[in-house]
Amino acid sequence: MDLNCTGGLLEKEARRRRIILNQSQKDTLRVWFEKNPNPDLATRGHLAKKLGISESQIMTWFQKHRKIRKQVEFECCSEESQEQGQDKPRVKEAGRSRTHFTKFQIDILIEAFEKNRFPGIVTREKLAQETGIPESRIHIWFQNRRARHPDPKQGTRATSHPPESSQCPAQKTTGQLAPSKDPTSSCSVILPLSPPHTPNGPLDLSRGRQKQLPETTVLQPSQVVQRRGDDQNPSLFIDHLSEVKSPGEKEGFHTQAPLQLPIQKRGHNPSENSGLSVPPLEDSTQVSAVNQHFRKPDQKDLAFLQHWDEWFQSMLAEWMPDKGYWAVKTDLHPWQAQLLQLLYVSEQTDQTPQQPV
DNA sequence: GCGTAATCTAATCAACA
DNA sequence: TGTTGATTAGATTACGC
Repeated sequence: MDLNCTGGLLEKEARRRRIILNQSQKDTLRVWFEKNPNPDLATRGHLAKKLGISESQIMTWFQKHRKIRKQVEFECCSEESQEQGQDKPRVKEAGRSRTHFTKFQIDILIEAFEKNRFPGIVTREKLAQETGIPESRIHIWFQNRRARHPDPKQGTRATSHPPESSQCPAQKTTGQLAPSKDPTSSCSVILPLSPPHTPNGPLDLSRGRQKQLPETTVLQPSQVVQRRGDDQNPSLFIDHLSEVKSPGEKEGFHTQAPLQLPIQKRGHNPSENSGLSVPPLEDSTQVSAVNQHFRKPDQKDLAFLQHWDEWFQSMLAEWMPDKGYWAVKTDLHPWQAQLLQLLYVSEQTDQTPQQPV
């Protein structure tokens, strides 16, 4: 193991703790592998839920087993397979729909990337929590970013940021890529909190809304109650749910999160870019400004959100079975925590008459 | 030490502005 | 058409038994 990537002994960030599949889990995976060695996202999600591991781990398992099968076929049945057309035609199944990140999220990722091109599981999960993007998508984002933005400090990398593994991948030559456009110009939506493999929840707010609401993000059900309908007449976002059902949604499955809330760029005037006049929320102290833009949810809304919460918690349990993702309020990003509090306060207000907080 | 999950690069596909 | 998220193959690392 060579940690002397560029001269210095490198520390490394921890990997994800490896899981040990039990026999039953392996059997299930093998059965599904026999059916289809290239499962689509929905299938992987189904398996993840069934086996209690993450979708990305399911993917890893299938990748490994495709490789193993290929080796076995090469060794044992090479003649046969050559006659029958080598690679069996692979049915292209529906893949994960493209995730769109907000500038806010891209900013955070870029900032993290500049600090460390090889974040470990802890960093990735922290970023996931901060941005609301699933950890697996963050992992992919870093992979793509490394591939397309070669380290200018290559050769002196060790002095800046240690890699997570001892591989020293940055030393491998990657084709010099032309500088891309500012990635922060990406200005659409994220749907972070819906597990990629989750079945449809009570409502599906995926792609349709994304196009209509650039610069928005998605929150956990109870964290989002309302958004402004327009600047003059605030209205419940829930009121608009029916209009965002995507007609092209795939097979009872969606990749986007259920509810969305306008989110402002860090250090930017939100009215400049989104058309949604949301006050800047640089820190938790500004939540009262945000509150002014929401109306109190009524009983119907709360019942709906409760339903959402139940569904969402069950999804989280399978999405990140080993972690109470978002379960602990102290882990929330300030804007998330404040919105959660907003919902809580509304609930209290409905049950017992009380003064504003 | 072995088996294998986790992670990496590189190549490629494809969605979208 | 360029950018960039998603997927794949193949190689490597390192964890758990």
